[in-house]
Amino acid sequence: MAYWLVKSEPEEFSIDDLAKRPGKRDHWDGVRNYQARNMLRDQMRKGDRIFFYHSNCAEPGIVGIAEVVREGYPDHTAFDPDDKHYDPKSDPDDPRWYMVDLRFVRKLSRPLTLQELKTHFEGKLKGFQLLQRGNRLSVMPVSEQQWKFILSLE
DNA sequence: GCCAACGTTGGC
DNA sequence: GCCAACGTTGGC
Repeated sequence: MAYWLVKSEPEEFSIDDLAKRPGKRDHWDGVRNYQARNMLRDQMRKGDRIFFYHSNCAEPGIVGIAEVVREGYPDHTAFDPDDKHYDPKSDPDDPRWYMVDLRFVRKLSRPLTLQELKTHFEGKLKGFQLLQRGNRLSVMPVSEQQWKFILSLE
């Protein structure tokens, strides 16, 4: 089983929104970055665990845990001209963008803020992608050691 | 709202 | 294939 971190702006789609969906699951659409796309399409496996991160908000940080319930398949929002994430260059016969389905597992007992995580950048979280300068990827791998350490902070 | 960082686009 | 211009991300 692998571990991941995904970012979402809580104004757009928060951990609570996921928890409120039927079956507590939804598709993770709208990723329009090739590196992230490759991970969604090729690497994420059913059962993988995911840190749910709130970005671009008052208190950015990890707020909960989700799991992959469906592996990569074409992101249909790219085909819909009325959708915010429409991409005319994505051909239904050769889709450019992919998504997975996630299911809510639980919220953390308290948010682990970016600020707090940063205090471990020189220690246990050395090299953690989320903390690296200029990092903008909305999907990234988390090592087992990083996963366990972060959960131990909770 | 500002702005640094970075990915993408497109002219050449 | 280079690189300037532009758009987006996301912390602050």
